[in-house]
Amino acid sequence: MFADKGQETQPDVNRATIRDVARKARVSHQTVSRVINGHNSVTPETRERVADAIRELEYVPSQVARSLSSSRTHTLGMVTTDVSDHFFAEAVAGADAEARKHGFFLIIGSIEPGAEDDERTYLRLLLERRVEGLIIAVPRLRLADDDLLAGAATRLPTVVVASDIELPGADHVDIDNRRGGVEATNYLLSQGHRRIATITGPLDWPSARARLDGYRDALRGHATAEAQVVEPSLDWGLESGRRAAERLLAVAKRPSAIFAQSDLLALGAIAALRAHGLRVPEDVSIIGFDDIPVAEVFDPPLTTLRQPMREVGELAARLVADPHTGARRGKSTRRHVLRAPLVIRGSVAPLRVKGETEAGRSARVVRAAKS
Amino acid sequence: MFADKGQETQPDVNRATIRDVARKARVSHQTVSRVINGHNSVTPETRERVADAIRELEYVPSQVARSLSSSRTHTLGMVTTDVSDHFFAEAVAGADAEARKHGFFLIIGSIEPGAEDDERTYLRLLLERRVEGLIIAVPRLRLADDDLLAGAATRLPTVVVASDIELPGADHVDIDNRRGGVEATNYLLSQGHRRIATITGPLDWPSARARLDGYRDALRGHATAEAQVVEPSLDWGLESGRRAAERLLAVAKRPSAIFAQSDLLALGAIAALRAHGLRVPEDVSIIGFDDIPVAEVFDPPLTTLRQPMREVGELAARLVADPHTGARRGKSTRRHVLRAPLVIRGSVAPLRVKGETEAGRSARVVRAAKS
DNA sequence: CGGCGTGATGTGACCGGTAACATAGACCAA
DNA sequence: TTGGTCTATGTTACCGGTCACATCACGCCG
Repeated sequence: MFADKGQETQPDVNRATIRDVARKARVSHQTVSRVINGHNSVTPETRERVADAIRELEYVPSQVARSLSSSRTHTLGMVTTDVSDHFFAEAVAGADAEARKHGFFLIIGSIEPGAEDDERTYLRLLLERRVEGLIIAVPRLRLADDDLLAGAATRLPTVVVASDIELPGADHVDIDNRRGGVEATNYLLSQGHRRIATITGPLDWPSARARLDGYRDALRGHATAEAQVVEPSLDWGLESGRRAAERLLAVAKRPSAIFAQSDLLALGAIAALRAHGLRVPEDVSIIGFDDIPVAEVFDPPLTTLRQPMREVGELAARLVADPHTGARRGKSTRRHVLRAPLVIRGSVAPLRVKGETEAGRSARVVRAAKS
Repeated sequence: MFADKGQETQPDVNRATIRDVARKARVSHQTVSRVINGHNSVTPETRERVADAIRELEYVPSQVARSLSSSRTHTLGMVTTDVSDHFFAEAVAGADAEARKHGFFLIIGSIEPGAEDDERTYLRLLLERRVEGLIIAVPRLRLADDDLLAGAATRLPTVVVASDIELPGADHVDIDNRRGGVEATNYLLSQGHRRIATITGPLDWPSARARLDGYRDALRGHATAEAQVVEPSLDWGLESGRRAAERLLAVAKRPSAIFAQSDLLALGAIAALRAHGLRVPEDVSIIGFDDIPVAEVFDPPLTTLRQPMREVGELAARLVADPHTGARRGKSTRRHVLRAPLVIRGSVAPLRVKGETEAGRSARVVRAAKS
């Protein structure tokens, strides 16, 4: 169509090949290959001549050709939700760093909420690129009964992150969400709260269900405690938190403490509470989940459970990249569960008993922080 | 060494090839190729037979072989700083989505602050993988005078993001940081502030320098205004903001307003001011830069300039992927500059004149918000 | 009824590396 | 001197696709 069409469809034209280098250095292409790969049985003089030719021709070896002939791509694939979500971005960063340490390159299929691309499309793209391992970090997995994924898991080391799908041959890495839910709720209970609400994440996420289970478990032990579950409509975000808090306030009995299942839900809830003239933590205590960077500088500093997503990503990559300690194809599924430690800051206060003095209250805070 | 060594180093063994499929379907490999690529001149019956064979063998075509023979990889490469930084994560997400729309797969070299991998290593990896276009989103570019990058830019469509390095043949996409600096400062001036400090980002980032230039430009127009520049030691983060504010407070004349060059710097500064018993915005006004998600729910809601990083990423990918509108190799450099619009919230108040009534103050706020 | 265009399919080369094996000196020991 | 071993290098096939071209059957037209 256009004169330069050829340029468009054939980028990187006249890239030198290994044979071009060989001709220039007056050796065989095999000798060039040996120089590139640091083989020992090459004379210093030839090595030098070849190196010169490589430099002059700006030769860059083709990983494509190399992969085809050696059937090694040194590539791991990760299917994940949107990288602009801090949570998954951390996991990606961790996995990437760890993969590089093991000599692998990580390529990512990032699925955006509204996009037409689905998990399956990306999985296929990764398999076509002959990745040597797979990290599946998609919580709401439409892939659950997919034969493509099942087949991949039997051929390649595969790790499933933050999801409870059953995948024979794959390892699992996850946060201990249930325990996190228990600890968050127990902490509120330890501060004297009895009327405790929770704002869950979307319940089609396994993590949201597990945290809810933990919340219920903890409350079950306290006969006097009252549960109240609010489920946000869409996501884990600020707006959902705000709306959930609004719904909570519409109820007659206001809780004295709220367990928000993500920091953003917590922050949104705090904004809504403030809009209604309520103070945090004086009137309502709030605990979050995640420990996002701003949690610490928020006013009040957010008490929360830290999710070590970076470590999750690192562990997943390590399991995939290192077959000795890692996922052995066809072997039984192993579960690796990382704890989300409690980070005590300022958004949870002891339940204020009518008439109690400030002094007594402060003393209790100190005690709690030590526990 | 081990009995299963072969398995380890040769993953994805016995993957069916196009010839296996051909044999099973009793056709030539070429016919299979035609079926895969949706060529028209194939009988429905043969097509069916081939499709069956593909299914039975779980055949997945090798993009590696395809790339080698067609010299097309359908891959774009992006070199960027850490994806766990929200700012760049947004750009990556935008670039990824846009690349996919154009039929490209985006692979990312994400450079972490402390890692031993540098830009050059990643650039080389991308070139070895024969990417068909490059997005360079590394602000502090050690690559500035790199022959590898220069050579790449002449061969491939290349776009430089958020950096001012000169790269013949490459397009540039950036935020209009200088203008942003001017607008932030002008807004503070319009609210009556005259003693205005700025907390800059690291000055080896071009964006930090440009915002500082804008700040100075704006102040130059006001004879009565006083500038005060504080440079944080390390990064754009919370802790730097906190420390910068501390240094600012150590100075005799306290500014009435602060232009923090990132939202995190602003949030850190607010935390420090609070720790000194100062209220925001009553005692000190603060304006940020970025518009990170939490800016809106912060108390006070942060007035800031919104950086459209997603759009930056999209535009960069479009320029690289679409050679008609995009970066034409060897042609002159074009600069695409996106504006960072002012988002007025609650962290900036009009300068409180001694004795002024609350009523008068509110009236001024309304007026300002309309401008 | 012979030639020809067209659709369906097959054949062999090629992309740019690696792997396996071949070969040619050099050195050394018997 | 001869044969064996080692080192440096070359030769050829192959990885799994695509591409260009060949072939063949069939229908149509003059």
